[in-house]
Amino acid sequence: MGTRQRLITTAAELLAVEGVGAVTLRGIAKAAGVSHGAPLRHFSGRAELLSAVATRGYADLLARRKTLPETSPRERLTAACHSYLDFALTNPAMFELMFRRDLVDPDDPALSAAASAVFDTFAVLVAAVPTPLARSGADLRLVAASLWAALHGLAQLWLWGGLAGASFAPSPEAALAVTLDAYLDTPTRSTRPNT
Amino acid sequence: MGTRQRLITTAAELLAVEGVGAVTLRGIAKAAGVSHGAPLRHFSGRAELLSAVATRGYADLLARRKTLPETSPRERLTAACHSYLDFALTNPAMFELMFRRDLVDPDDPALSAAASAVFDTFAVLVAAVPTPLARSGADLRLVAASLWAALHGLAQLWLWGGLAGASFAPSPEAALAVTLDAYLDTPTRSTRPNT
DNA sequence: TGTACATCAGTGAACGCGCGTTCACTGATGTAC
DNA sequence: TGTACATCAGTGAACGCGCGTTCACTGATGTAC
Repeated sequence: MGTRQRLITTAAELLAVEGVGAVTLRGIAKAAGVSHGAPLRHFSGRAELLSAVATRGYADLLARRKTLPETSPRERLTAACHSYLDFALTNPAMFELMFRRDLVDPDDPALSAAASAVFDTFAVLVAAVPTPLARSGADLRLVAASLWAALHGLAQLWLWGGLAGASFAPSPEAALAVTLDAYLDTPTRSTRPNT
Repeated sequence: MGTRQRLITTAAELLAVEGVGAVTLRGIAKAAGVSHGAPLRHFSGRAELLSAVATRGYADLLARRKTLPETSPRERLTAACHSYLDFALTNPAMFELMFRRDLVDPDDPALSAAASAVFDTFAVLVAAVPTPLARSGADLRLVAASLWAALHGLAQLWLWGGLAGASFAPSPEAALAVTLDAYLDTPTRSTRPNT
């Protein structure tokens, strides 16, 4: 594996272990066993390296879409929603980096493309499900954006630690179930009274 | 006004103008017209000062709840949701700071209390509305957490710039309308076909 | 009223740190003839 | 096959920067007697 790829991989590992604050050019170089000037042979600077790392994050997230169950559109969408939340919860630092415009080059074409691909495939999944919103004639892309935002907020707030209050400690899955009920509200509701 | 309060106010202004990256102890001190060591007479360090700033942010957000229309519970909740999104969109840097655990002392009691108060009052507003989820027996605090997350995600993704894709540029209000429809779905739907 | 003292907000020089980046260099590899 | 040269990844010392924090200090204010 070339140094460039190894730097990206090492950065992703360092990110997972030490958090967003640890992914500095020097830190990554050290973790990759290379002098601290070496990364600049492959990246124009920190933003470009971190953009490549974030791009890999979006690619990993997108890859999960390939493993969705080949059942009903509804089940595929539900699985994708769980997958999004699960990705954020198991890769918190990567998830944070992916949405930190100050650490990444927002104009990086590969990064933009990877992020768009994630949203686009999600929109396709949403469009295939006859949700109440869709039946009422709402713009399907708006529904997709709205549901994505709901998932995203769930992940963000959970990682932030804010969903759990005093004497109120829901699991993220419980909150997700309610969110899915709000959007998918169909005959087979999953909500149960006061659980 | 004492120096302590002036530092908090100045920091909030600096935050609004220059962004999260600019609120350093030295930067705040300079903006307040005071030597860069002076803030340490009033705060144990950067985290404590920024916690005080974020606490004020939550207080400002909470203050908006006092101005909700005295009409139906449903209209009050809708107004609160718009208010949350509007707060985030008009105070993006403050909004970011309020959810940046790395910049703030997560154990600051005043900060925690202010954040909890925001959620608690929101939960009360949600509990007063007979949403479909509530009628189906879902835990009301979970519904509140879920709806809050949806709003939060909308604000985050909009500020991030991700809701608008190529050839798809929804307004945040349009996305919020869809979100509210998902949760409040009642006789008076506001969704219109393909607008 | 006056004197001696304590308190404390604010000053400004200094310290140490890690950062991104620069730069002259080394040494291995590839290429032209 | 051999020689001369060009390319370029990687090195390591160095630079300049802004940061949080420390520290001895000044000077104003309040307090005890």
